[in-house]
Amino acid sequence: MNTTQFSIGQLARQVKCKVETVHYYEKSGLMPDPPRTEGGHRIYALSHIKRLNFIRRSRELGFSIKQIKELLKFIDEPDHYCGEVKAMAMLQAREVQQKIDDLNRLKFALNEMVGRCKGSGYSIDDCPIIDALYIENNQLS
Amino acid sequence: MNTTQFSIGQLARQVKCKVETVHYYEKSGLMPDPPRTEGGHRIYALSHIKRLNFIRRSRELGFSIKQIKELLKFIDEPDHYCGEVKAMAMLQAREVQQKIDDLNRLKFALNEMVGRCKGSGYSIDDCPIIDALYIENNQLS
DNA sequence: ATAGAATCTATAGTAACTACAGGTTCAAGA
DNA sequence: TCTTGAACCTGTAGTTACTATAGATTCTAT
Repeated sequence: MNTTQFSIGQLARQVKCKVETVHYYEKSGLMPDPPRTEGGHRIYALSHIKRLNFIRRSRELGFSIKQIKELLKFIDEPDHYCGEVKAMAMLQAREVQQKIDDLNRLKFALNEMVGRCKGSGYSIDDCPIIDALYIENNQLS
Repeated sequence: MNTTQFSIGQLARQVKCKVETVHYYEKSGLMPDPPRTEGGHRIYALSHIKRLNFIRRSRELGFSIKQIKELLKFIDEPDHYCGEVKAMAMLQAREVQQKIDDLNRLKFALNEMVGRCKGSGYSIDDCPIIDALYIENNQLS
């Protein structure tokens, strides 16, 4: 067994994703058409593991397939600059911060509700959970 | 024009989502079958705006339709025993905390990468964001 | 040589929308 | 009142990023 060559199953196990997901990434153009065995089975190298890992990590960070294509372009056609990548990451970070803020408000509301729970129901107009997520930027009163 | 009644279009505009999304939420059981006009047009009240807003905000926070159904149970069926409501709210709060923790880690990763990036003027070969995602997690044997 | 695990292609299903088609209703202006 | 045209109706199809299944073929270990 050659340690520098991998089947699609070994590749998937390394990166902890499904074989079908690799197929999907190939169809989507994120992963290349790899060399094949006589019988048609895909053969991968270490570079493919790195690339797939990059794709998975980027997905976890909230980048879309389309955005990852952009990022991979930076690698595949390195005629770009670091600043473009930085801008994408900063945008992503701001969105993540927004989500954290929202969740903290929700957490507070849930905890408050637990504290206030005395067995009686809440009406919709008086629900602390609803209120926590209700943005007052609508122009009606 | 009565300010306490809204068409589906007005409702959607208030909450900044599509009319079709409201239809979808109705089919999914998140939004109720509202009263209708003679001709069959839906009529909404302020409580519907609050409810739809809650759904949208929750979706943005990463809750699934199924989870939002659970959250809405707090409002729709307030006749639970105190302990039951408390348990549900606490479970949700724990899940929320988990999400906050996850997002904080993502934020840290993104910010660290952004901080290490020198910005424009540097070629992609020096970009730490690309490097971080490409190399990280690769101590495989 | 052969059993059975892994792989192949292709298609269908999922979640959570979004868009479109073809018809009906509503509201505002003439 | 009558007439447009915007908004609404139902229903179906398309989208994203997978995930699952089917039926056939290939690889590997005994």
